[in-house]
Order: sequence, then C-alpha cells, then structure tokens
Amino acid sequence: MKGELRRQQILDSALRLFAEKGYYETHIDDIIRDLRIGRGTVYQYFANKDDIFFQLLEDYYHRWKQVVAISDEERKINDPVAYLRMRIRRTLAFFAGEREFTRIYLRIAPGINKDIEPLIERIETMVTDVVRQDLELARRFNHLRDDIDISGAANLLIGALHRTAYYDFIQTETDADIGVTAENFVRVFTAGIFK
Amino acid sequence: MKGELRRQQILDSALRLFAEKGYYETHIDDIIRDLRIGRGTVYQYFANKDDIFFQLLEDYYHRWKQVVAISDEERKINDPVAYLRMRIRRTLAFFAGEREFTRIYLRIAPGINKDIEPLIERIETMVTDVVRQDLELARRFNHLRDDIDISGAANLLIGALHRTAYYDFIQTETDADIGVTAENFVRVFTAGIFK
Amino acid sequence: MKGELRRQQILDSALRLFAEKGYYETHIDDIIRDLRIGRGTVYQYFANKDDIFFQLLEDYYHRWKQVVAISDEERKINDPVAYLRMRIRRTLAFFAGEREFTRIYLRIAPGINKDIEPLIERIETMVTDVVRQDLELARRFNHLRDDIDISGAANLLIGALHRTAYYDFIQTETDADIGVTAENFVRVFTAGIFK
Amino acid sequence: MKGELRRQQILDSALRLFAEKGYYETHIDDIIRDLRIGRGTVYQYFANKDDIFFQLLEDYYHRWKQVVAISDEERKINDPVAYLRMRIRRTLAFFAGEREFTRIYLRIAPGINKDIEPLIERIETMVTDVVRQDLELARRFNHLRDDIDISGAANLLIGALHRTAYYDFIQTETDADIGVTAENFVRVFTAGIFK
DNA sequence: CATGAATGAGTGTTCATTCAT
DNA sequence: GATGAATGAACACTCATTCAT
Repeated sequence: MKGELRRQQILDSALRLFAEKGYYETHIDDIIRDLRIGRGTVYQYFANKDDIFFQLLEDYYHRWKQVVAISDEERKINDPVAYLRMRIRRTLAFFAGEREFTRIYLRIAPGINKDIEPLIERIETMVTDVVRQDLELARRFNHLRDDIDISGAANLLIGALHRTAYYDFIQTETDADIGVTAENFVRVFTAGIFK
Repeated sequence: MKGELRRQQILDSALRLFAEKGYYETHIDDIIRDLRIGRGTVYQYFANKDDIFFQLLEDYYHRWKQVVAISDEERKINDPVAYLRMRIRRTLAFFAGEREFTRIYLRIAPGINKDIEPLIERIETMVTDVVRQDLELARRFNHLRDDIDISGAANLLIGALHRTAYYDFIQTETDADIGVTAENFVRVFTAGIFK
Repeated sequence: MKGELRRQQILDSALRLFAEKGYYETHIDDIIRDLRIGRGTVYQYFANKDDIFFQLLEDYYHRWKQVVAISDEERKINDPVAYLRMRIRRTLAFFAGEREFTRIYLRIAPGINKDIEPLIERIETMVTDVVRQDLELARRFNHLRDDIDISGAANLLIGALHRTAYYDFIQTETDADIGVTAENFVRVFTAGIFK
Repeated sequence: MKGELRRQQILDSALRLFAEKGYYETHIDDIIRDLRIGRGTVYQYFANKDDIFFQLLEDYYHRWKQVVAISDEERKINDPVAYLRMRIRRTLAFFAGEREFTRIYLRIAPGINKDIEPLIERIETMVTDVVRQDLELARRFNHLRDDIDISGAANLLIGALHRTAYYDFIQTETDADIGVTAENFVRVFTAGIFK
C-alpha cells in the first residue's frame, strides 16, 4: 500500500518532467531530486527508465478508453453519429484536462526509440479502431456520405483532433474554451463526412 | 565545392539514420562509419549534432515551400479554393516523395529537446500560416462556410494532412495511390469547410 | 535453536550459490529469494556478505580437520607413511563428498579480495602443516628418501591432491572411482618420496 | 603504432592491479588514475573490463607456449623424459619471471565468473595436453612406469607444479632458488612416474 | 581539409546495508 | 525475530566534442 504511493509519486514526477523536458533530457537524477528520494528507490518500482515511460503511456491510454466509452445508458440512443460526436468532445476534454500526459502522447513519445515506438503505435492503432468502428456503424445506418473511405476518414479525424488539441490546449497558454473548440470541430466534420 | 559534396553526404547519411533510429539513438559514430570518413570531418561542416538536424529540417522546409508555391501562371486563376486544393495535393505528394524527411518531421523532431523544439515550432507556424492565408483569401472570396473559424480549420486541415500522410505513406509499406488519397482528402474538406 | 536453523539455511543456500556463481556474482538477493526470507533476516545472523563466506570456509576447514584426524586407535600403528596415505585417501573422499564446498575452496575463494585472502591462506597453511608434520615424522622413522625437502614435498603433494580432486570430482560430471583415484595417487607419491 | 603503445600501457597497468587487488576490486578508475589517461581511452582499446582480462590471459598463455616449446635442435635428442624435465624447469622459471601474470593465472582468474571461466578452463586444458603428450611419448619409449595413468599423472604434475610455483615464487617474498626448486621437483617426479 | 586518438562529464543501473515497523 | 522499503556510494560504460598532426 505504502509502496503503491511511492510508485505513484515517481510516476507523477516523471510525467511532469518528461512532458517538460522530453524523454532523453529527463534523467533519473531529476526525478529523485524532485522527490527527494534515493536513487535506488526508483528501481524498486520500475525495471528501468523505459519502464516508467511505458507505465505512463499505458495508464494514459486506459484512462482515455474509459473516458470515451459509451455507457449502457447512452447506447440506447443508438445513433452512431452521436457516439462519434460524444467521443470527439470527450477526447478533447480529456486532452485539455491532462495536458502533461497529452503532451507526452502527442509530442514526446512518437519517435523516441525502437523500444517505445511499438507501444505508441499499438495505442494509436487501438484509438483508430474505436473511431473506425463508429464510422462503420454510421455507414450501416446510412449516415455516412457514400464517397467516404472509412480508414482514411478515421485517420483524418484523429489527425485533426490531435493537432487541434495540441494547439488549442497544450501549446497555447491561454485557456481555449473547450466547448467552443469541440463544437467548431464537430461542425466541420459533420459537414465533411456525414450525410 | 568538393567540401559542399562532403557536407551533402553527411546530411544524406544523417537523414537516413535519424529517420530510422531517431535523434538520440543516432550517433556521430554511425554517420562516420556509414560514410567511412574521419570523426573530425563532421565537425568541419557542422557545429555539432544539433546543427546537422537543424540543416536537415531547414532544407526540408524550404523544399516544401517551393513545392507548394503557387506559380505566377497559376495565380492567374485567382481561385483560393483551387490554391488550397493544389497545396494539399502537392504536400501529400511531397510527403510521399520524401519519406525519410517526412518521418523526421512528423515523428522524430517533435519533442526532441529544448534546442530543436523552437525550430520545429517555427516551421509548423509558417506552414500553418500558408494555409491560413489561403483560407482568409477564400473567405474574402466568400467561398468559406460562414461558421468556420480560420485558425481552427487550418490546424484541423494540417493535422489531418499529416496523419494521412504518415499512415498512408510512411508507416505503411504498401504504396498507397497518392492521387486517390489526395482526392479523398480534398473531397472531405471541400464538403467540410467550403460553401 | 530455531535461529540456528535459519542460520544454517542461509549457509546452505549461500554455499550452493557461491559454488555455482562465484562470490561477486552471488547477491544477497539470490539467497533471500532462494529461501523466501526477508532481506534483513540475513543480517540478523551475519555481519555482512564476507561473514557468510568466512563461516562457510571455517566450517569446511573444521570438517576436514576431523576427517583427516588420526584416531587414538589408529595412532597405535605408529606408521607415519600409513598416516599420510590415510590422510590422502580421506581428503580425496572428503573432496568428493563435499563438491560444492570444495569448488569454493579450490576455485572461488583464492584471490577474491583482500579481506578473504588471509583466511584462505591461514587454512592453506594449516593444511600444509598437517602434511608437513607427517613428513617430518616419516623422516624421523627414516621412511623418507634423503633427497626430499619436506616443505617442498608438502606443497607438491597438496598441489597434486587439489588438482586431482578438482578434475576428477568437481569439474568432471562423470563420477570417478574415488578408491582408484586415491590408489593411483598414493602409488605415485609412495614411489616418489618414500624409501 | 602509437595506439598499440597505449593499449600495452593499459594492459600493463591492469596486469599489476588485477594481480594486486583481484578482478572485482580493480576498477577502470584505478587504471585511468594510474596511467593518467581519460576514462574513454580504455574503451577505445578494449570492449569492456572482461576484455582486458581476456587479453592478459591470452597473452600469458601464448608466452608460456613459446617458453616450453621444444626447439628443432632439442627435438633431436628424442628423449621425452628430457622434454618433460625441460618443460618443468622452464615453466617454473616462467612462473618465477612473470609473477604478476602467474598470480592472476593461479589465484585470480579461476572462479571469477561465468564469462571468464571458459577461457581459463580452455587454457588449463591446453596446458594439460602438452604434458599429456609428453607422457604418452614417454610411454611409447617405455620410460613410464607401467602402473601410471597418464591423465592422472598429468593433473598431478601440473597441480604440484602450480602450487610449488605459487608458494615458492609468488606468495613468498624471499627469492627461492629456481634451479634448486626445479631440481627438487623433477627429482620427486622422476622417481614417482618414470622407470 | 581530413583525421582519429584522447577526453571526461554524464548516464543508467546495481546491490550491500540499514532501520522503522 | 522477521521484514522489506529505502538508501546512495559506486561502477561500468557512452558519446559528443576537441585538437595535434
């Protein structure tokens, strides 16, 4: 139990530092100085530096998964277009609410190294799949424009979403209105891909 | 002049290595072993490792700039929507044609470190500005849907473009048909943001 | 008493691990994982890692001492040549019966470090003294060839004995016949040093 | 050429330090402080610490090989017993002349770790083979006592030789007379194994 | 211009030991 | 007695950079 606390402290500190300085420029030293703990303590909870990063990304992904999940209640609506809109709004809110994580996910993690790349690609694939499934459902309900390629649209949507989030919430200091950003975003896509 | 050749060889080698292994996992050693040149030679042409990366990015940006430039001939059409479509098509073709560079630009460079970050952000800003200007022109010509926020749309467009390029041309081994990809892309955006 | 058990368990585990992996490559961690005991428990019975090794060696030496001791009964024979032959046979049997200890004594312990070296040299001296005393007795009984230097012969005998034991019992997987090995050994030395 | 010098300096320093303090208690730091060279220099010539030790042992073995080789001139004598006597005398002289190496070979190297063990065993095997071949030749010439087991005798001889060398030349500070030691040694074995 | 031997500050990681519970 | 979380000195090894030739 107490150990779990320490583990979390290390993750919290690493999160902040990775987000701020990047993976390679964050050193174990920075973390232990930040937390005022012993060097070895870090290695009692994590196998190595990579491992800390992995945990951070995994946690982040699972949190996102929960956030965008359609509840049983909501599923009664049975409107895939509504689902996708909800997921977009929630994802944007999630990105805005977890800026450090998001900065890591969108900027730091891609292209770090051969060990971390597979994880980030696995996550990206899973995220894309969620969107793709919504789009496929929409097509079955005949809500999708006929000339839309689902995979292409999914990537397009996610790319747009990431960049929007990054520029509106992460890079910019000023707090953009999430609601407005989300509505603008949804509006364009509604017009672009739905009938 | 002969020196210029050497310089280019180093850039070429570094390009390939950075794209493949990332910035931090590529060592000066890899480059000199690749080119069979002396260790010091690299430092005759570049101040340090960062500098090589800078040059690579700068070159890349200027090349893109030229590729998407609207020629005087084309400018006679005076149709901003056509301009944007052309830029999208050309950018996708550019991304597809310079995969290593593109991989560096889209995956490796962001979030490397505090020294490289400003450059990548400067480039991103300039790219965004090009798109924004097109959109502003489109608005003046009343081709843009009224409810579109120009900055938001620019980010959205570029984000979508990047991801599309990355997944269709960089990550995937199979050669996607650039023309088809571009048309699909343009169609969605035409429907989404133009009147 | 229960504590004594624990102490012995630790020694047993350490014995096996030291013999297998050497002193430096055996970690306290290996021992506690092997015994499923707490980290601190080891330090309740031993001052430090060196101490465990010391105890192991001391125990081993005392065991050997008992094994090669000439009983009061045997002493009645009053034949130093017979004594030495008995000691050689018993030592070889001892080495064969305590392979892990023997491997530690012959291969692991020598040259470990400045702290352990004195102990191993003390033991070696005491072992040599036993042999030397036998030889001196033999000389008094005029059983020793006149041109034999006692100290030299003692070292020679022990060196030969150690190597024989190591190669026949420790390194080789196949079980050599101790009796035959001992007889071969004794025969050469009988011919070499006794009248 | 100049690099070769550095390499040798490092080997010389490492030799002395390994012999004095053992493998694990000798640190790269000790070597570079001793030679007043940079940390990285060591790694320009050796892959790692193990590698230095390997080179040292290999060099030593090859030197010994040369020392005990029977020259074409000597081979004309055609007396295997004389060969073996020469080898014993020369090996003892070699041990006495290369005390640091010998201390490493006899005390430090055995049982260091799983990486170094194979090398030391390979050398020991090759050394034993030389002796064994001499003994086999002696048997063909009918100079060997009939009840001698060649492998056993070879081990016995080498064990005795090692210990004699160690105690007379390495451990003892006082310079033993190599000639006398060798003659004593040869005499016992002549009586013990030859007809 | 080209070289490559030399450098050393900096990295992640290890592991024996301690001590509060 | 028993535990195991915490420690931090130590260590091997890395790698961008320099500079004499």
